[in-house]
Amino acid sequence: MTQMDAKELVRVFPLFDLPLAEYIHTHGEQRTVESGEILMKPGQYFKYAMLIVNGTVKLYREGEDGEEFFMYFLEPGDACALSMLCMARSQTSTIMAVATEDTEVIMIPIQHMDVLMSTFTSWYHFVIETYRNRFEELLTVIDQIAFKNMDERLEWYLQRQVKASGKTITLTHQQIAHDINSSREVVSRLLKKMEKNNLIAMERNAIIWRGAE
Amino acid sequence: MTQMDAKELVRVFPLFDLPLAEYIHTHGEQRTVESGEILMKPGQYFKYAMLIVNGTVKLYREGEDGEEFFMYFLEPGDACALSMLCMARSQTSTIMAVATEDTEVIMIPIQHMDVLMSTFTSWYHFVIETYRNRFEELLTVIDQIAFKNMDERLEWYLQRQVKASGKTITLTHQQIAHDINSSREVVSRLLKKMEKNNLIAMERNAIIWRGAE
DNA sequence: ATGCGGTTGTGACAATTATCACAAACAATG
DNA sequence: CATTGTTTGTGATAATTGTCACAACCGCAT
Repeated sequence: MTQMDAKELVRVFPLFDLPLAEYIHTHGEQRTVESGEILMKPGQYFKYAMLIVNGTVKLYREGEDGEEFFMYFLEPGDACALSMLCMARSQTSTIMAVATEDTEVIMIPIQHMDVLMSTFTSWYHFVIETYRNRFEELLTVIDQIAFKNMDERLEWYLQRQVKASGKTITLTHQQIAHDINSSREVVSRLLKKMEKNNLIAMERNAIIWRGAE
Repeated sequence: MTQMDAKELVRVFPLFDLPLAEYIHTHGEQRTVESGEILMKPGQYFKYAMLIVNGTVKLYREGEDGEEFFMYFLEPGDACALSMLCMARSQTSTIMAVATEDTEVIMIPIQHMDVLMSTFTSWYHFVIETYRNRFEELLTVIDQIAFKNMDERLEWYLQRQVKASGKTITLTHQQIAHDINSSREVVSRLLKKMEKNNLIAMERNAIIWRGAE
């Protein structure tokens, strides 16, 4: 995709007004990230706020012993709340962000943050909205791992995949197990059950979601 | 405690400047909440942003079947990020907030939010900082329940109690089990182990933390 | 076709946590 | 001091999840 102009930005980010979009257009750097590429990984300083224009980014939490746990997707119109958080303190992150398809992002260098904040109330609203959404999403994640068993958690995980990338989920059982911090065998068995209940159909390297949503 | 003046407010909320403190002093309503009182419960609309001046507030997440899961404490100088989130949408909350000791709060009615935001950059910084802190805290909560076993989670839970209210933790095993979404017997057994390792001493209705922090 | 690497299926077993049942210890009260 | 309600201790057992071992299967390259 070619560089977006201000009008297109407003279409993707409805909370932006035109002056803000103009500012971001001139000072932000649009970049293409290939599927599989890592946008953010632990131990990295983060010098940009990141806006997703196109594509999908998967966000993981990293455990001390290298475990990973899938938190949520970023989609067009979203911003990486984490990138803003880390920036605020110029901290190293304990988060991994990976593009799951070819993805267009706009990167806004730290030094523009204060200007944006004090100049554009629309930017401020956007940031608040971003935090609010991510916060709520984290709460639902906590609900799941605190209150639910693996079968329900797996189902919820698949639903989110479907919402983000459609009814055909091209992941191996191993990858899924990894994402929900379980083991391949457990996932295989639970998927078998779901297949019996006609919730999904299984193929090699893929799962097809049957049913609503 | 008697109503705080602007200067005292700045002492408790270091990010405030004097004009902001004045504004909050005149438009906010200071209130005393007794230990055990519920500040926020599911299914309630929230008409105020809440600032903690004194005391401690415990925040729980509510599960669908009435389970509860302790998330974090709010302490003097903190604001309830949730109260702001819910307000933004005037949504009903799925959160419980309970005072664990006599607590002083300042309640700022919704209608002042926009004014505060557009008038005081210090308020804006405070809100961002509040979100950032709570966000990070939620991430560590996720780490615990995603990656750790009960023994480690219990230890972490106790450490947080200690940090919030001192080395003597006056809770029953039942209450602790409730907070970490486990069962009383499990907690009792794990506490026994910790006692053997001299990490804690046990009394009726209380646990005394031995060791750093 | 053969072999190889990665994926999936499955049984047996281990570890962790939850549940049940019941006893003992303790505090408060009359 | 006897009773009552709450708290804590503990064994037995169940349920859930994780681990190990190994077979079957699929696609691909040689």
